[in-house]
Amino acid sequence: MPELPEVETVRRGLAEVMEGARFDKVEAHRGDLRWPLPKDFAARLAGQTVEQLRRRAKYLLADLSSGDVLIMHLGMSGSFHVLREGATLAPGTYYTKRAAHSAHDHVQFHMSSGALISFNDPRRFGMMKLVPHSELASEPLLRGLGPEPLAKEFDAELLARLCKGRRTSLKAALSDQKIVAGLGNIYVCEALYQARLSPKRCASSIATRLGAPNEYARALVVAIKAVLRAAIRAGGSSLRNHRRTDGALGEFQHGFCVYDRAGKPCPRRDGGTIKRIVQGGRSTFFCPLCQK
DNA sequence: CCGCGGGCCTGAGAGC
DNA sequence: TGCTCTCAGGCCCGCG
Repeated sequence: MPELPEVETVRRGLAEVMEGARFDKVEAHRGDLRWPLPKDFAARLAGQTVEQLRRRAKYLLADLSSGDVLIMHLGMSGSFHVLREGATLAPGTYYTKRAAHSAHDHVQFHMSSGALISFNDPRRFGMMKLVPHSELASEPLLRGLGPEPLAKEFDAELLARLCKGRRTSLKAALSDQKIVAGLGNIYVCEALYQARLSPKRCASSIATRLGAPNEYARALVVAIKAVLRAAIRAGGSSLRNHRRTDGALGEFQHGFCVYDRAGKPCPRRDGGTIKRIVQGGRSTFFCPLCQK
């Protein structure tokens, strides 16, 4: 379940070995990811230098010296693993230049930094795509994404405006990448808990509060930023597939207040019990007592 | 334009 | 032990 904090954690790990490095060799063991890789995928990458590795929403964007941008998405089960040259594999063995790929390692980058980067994705909901930089602004995958929640411009006024007139639930609205980019099921649940807002509340209702304009929206913005920052600091949440690029687990799953905690007492010790409901076919976790 | 639900895909875990 | 079933939730697309 890679959401913004997991993707950001991966970005930081990959940037160390990709930025300023060249693709010496690219192997596509399986091209049928969410969408098929282009036929010339490996050839278009080979010899190119990665100038910068950025993140937009849950997408990783590698700016290449050729003028192309490599767009990558982890889908549901994707992860990147980095092996550095000289790294110890098993007792007595070392990674030199060619390490056999393991199950579901669909794409491998051999970088001039000496790193072998493997993209592993059992469910193949992930994707990779090459787009000329000049076409990035009109790229359908990125066009229409909402603001970055950690950007300064993401404030109560903006969130209130984006939710205005929305007849859907607050849970669905925050999960909508067109309203805020990068949140998923886990962090929407956690942020709503921190803001003491019910996931069932109508999205349009956060814009106004009698006598205190945008107070709900303000609390929500504060909560979203705080939860995301804490999760990034913890290296993301490891439930099934998320790993840092060095293979270590994230730690934020230990910090969940509501996610996957149905039946457990509310951490606020208000006597409430965390409840699980289904919204839009997805699980929502919240405390009915303190989230109104 | 908006909101909802189906589909893609595999592994983990539950239940018999 | 081993089979079958359900569920996980990223995103796109089509329908009303």
